[in-house]
This record gives sequence, structure tokens and C-alpha cells, in this order.
Amino acid sequence: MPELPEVEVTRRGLLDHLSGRTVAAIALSGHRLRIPMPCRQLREHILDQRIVTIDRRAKYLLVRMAGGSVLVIHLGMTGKLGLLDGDAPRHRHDHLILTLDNGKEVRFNDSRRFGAVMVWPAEGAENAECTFSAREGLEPLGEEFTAGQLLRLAERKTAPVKSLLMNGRLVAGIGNIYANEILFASRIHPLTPAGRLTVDDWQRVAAESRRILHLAIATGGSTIADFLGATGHPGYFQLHFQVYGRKDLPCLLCGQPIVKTSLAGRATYFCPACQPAP
DNA sequence: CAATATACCTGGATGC
DNA sequence: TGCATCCAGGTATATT
Repeated sequence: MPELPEVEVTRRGLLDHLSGRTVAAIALSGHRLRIPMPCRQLREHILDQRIVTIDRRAKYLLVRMAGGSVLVIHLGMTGKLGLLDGDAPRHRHDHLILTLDNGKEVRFNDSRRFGAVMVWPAEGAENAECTFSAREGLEPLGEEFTAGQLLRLAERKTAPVKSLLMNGRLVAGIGNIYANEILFASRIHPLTPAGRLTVDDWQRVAAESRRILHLAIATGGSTIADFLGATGHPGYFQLHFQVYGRKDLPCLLCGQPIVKTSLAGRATYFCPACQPAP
């Protein structure tokens, strides 16, 4: 489920339930995710620590502890964080379970194990965060996400604009669903060489990115999953999809059938009339 | 440097 | 019902 909106919805859903709570126990499935579970660091730097707040950078959640250490969680392709009662039955693929001091549990469930869990110990956490953040691209909901910046990022680039939007080193948090939706709303063909977009094009991309991501957050993201258990509602943004998953269905603007193709191995949808070929 | 391929995994949908 | 195949919201690394 997780692109920027889903990660942000997860963050907001957990924030009030986690802040101020202490991690009273940690349990692991024993499986490795995309990277091995940092078992020892979890016990040394997260266990018995009080959670202060949760931030988000790109598609990563940063759970900040009172002592200064940070628990970093990436949901990968199938990761979900749920807040459940401690006596609720555990599930297959629950890979990390944090028991809180009020008996509730935060459970990270990830069937494909493309997610990641990292710990930045308090000593060096600032450096770790700087290094990490420097690798991640512009935040689409941040002030620096402007037509001018995007034009500069795309300068002389021949790669398709969709690839640029999905390149996390350049733009953070936009994955396959939202890249498709943003480009449709911007009336730009996904295969257009990024360097060929005008400042006017980038203006629309920046504005539509903000609009769509905000709307997706407000509607709870694009999932059918009950990923927040106790507090969580499913997402409803899929009801707003204009092109994603709509192969051969009529374009909601002009009626032409939506085309599905493959770009860098990812399903790519567009309206051949509203988004004319470059 | 740019674009593609592959690898990491499971599970649901589809087709025979 | 069983089995093979393809596909899926991500990212890092290898390879042309």
C-alpha cells in the first residue's frame, strides 16, 4: 500500500497512540526483511525508551525516542503497521511487535518482506539522519517542490518524466500509482523526456502533485487494507483514480480508452488523447 | 551517465 | 482441484 499518502496516513493514525508511551517489550519473527532486523540495536536503543513523536521523510517513518535514538521503518510494498490489543491473535508475517506500556501492540506485518527496519542510536543519530536525508529527493509537499527546482532537476535529462517522478533520489514519496495520476492530471504523457518539459508543464506537475497527494491523505490513502486496526479506516482514494488500473476503460475527461503500457517494468496508464505522445 | 534487468519475497488472480 | 504463470503500491545493485 505504501506511497507517500499511505505512509503519512499511517503516521497520523499512530501518532497520538504512540507519543508518550514506552516500549515495554519487543518481539521479532526471526525473518530478515530487505535488510536484516537490527535485533541487538532494537534491544539496546529502543526497548524501555519513551516515544516522543513520529515524523516522515520520503516513504520512511521516523519514530523518535526520548533518549534521542530513532526507529526507522519502511513499509516496502506490502508493509502495514497496526495498533492492536495485546491479546489479539498474531498473524503470519508479523515481523516486528512493539508492546507498549498500556498493553497495546504496534505490529509491522509485511508478507513480501520488502520493508526495512533500522535503528539510529542516540549517539550519531543526527549524522545518520543527515546522511539518510541527503540521499532522498525533494518532498512533494515541501516548500522547495517548485516548478523552478523541478526544471533544474530535469535539465538535459532524456529519461521519461514518469521515471523522474518515481526516482526517490530526486523526488521523494511518489510511487507508481501517484506518478500515473499526477501525469494524467497534468496532461503530460508519461514517456515525455523529462528535459523537454517547460516551466509551465512543471508548474502543473507541482500543483497537481500537491493537490493529489493532499487529497489522497485526506481520503485515507489508496488501500483496502485495515492497516490501522483499532483506529484505522480503509483508504478511499482508489475511488478517485482517473487512470491507474483503468486499462481500456473510457477516459473520464474525453471517453477515449485508457492505454496501459510498461515503463521500466512498471504498469503505466495514460489517456492517448488528453496526454498526447511527445 | 542512462536505461534496463535482476534480485529480494509472498499471495492473489488467471488460465489450462 | 491442481498446477503454471503473471502480476503487484519499492528499492538497491548489476549490467548492457
